[in-house]
Amino acid sequence: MIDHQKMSPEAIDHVASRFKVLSEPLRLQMLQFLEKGEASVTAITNAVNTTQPNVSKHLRIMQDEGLVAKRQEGNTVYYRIADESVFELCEVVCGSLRNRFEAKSAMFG
Amino acid sequence: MIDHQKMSPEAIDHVASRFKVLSEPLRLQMLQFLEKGEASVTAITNAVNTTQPNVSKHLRIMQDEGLVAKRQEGNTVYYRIADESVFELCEVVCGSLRNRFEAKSAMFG
DNA sequence: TGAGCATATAACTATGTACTCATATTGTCA
DNA sequence: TGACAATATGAGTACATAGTTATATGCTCA
Repeated sequence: MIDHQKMSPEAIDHVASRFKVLSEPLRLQMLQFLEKGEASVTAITNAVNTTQPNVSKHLRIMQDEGLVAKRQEGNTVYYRIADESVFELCEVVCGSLRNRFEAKSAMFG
Repeated sequence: MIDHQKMSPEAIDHVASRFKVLSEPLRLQMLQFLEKGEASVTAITNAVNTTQPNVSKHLRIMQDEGLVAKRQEGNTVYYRIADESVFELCEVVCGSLRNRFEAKSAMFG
């Protein structure tokens, strides 16, 4: 049962923040890569074509939001998905975009 | 059946754009207000505490993304939700945030 | 046609943030 | 301990965008 009362401005801010973290293509790429399993910072860096400091920063942002978590082993830090709902979100968006583009392409027969 | 192959960078950009449009608290407020039914720009402006030009701009952004649609009657323009998936997205996020904060509060007994 | 209302747009400012480069930190191993 | 490897942080730049004010556009009605 979901209640549809008005959300407080504060709650809305939290929701908006979650969306903001997901609004960066590089972060989505990283999440998609991590979907296959945990990975070190270097592995992620090699997967997503940017610099290591940049990857570290994005990881921090996602960790602060609770989307990923880390585990240290010796010198290397392994990150993993901490909130599977991100994939559900992506799928809902993908479905919506499919509908949208199908509708658009249908306009041209 | 959902296939879990790697998304193209282009597809990822589209998904990120959708999340970006949803990452603004004011836009979420507007969507929540429109959930109750279509409304004129003035009505929306009165509902969300900002200026009319700002509301118009946000409406344009959401329309470009296919989230809302408009209908003109005389000199007033009525906007309505054009993509119900936004509410599904918000609910998934809310669920995730509830889990997160419950877990946090549980840390303190 | 002219006044007045509803909405959209333009110019501008301010702020946030992604990115890069340089460097600090922490751990391993010889 | 000293050199090296993996990750994190800081300073600085460039760019995108939310917001405001002023104004343009378009409709209605007297």
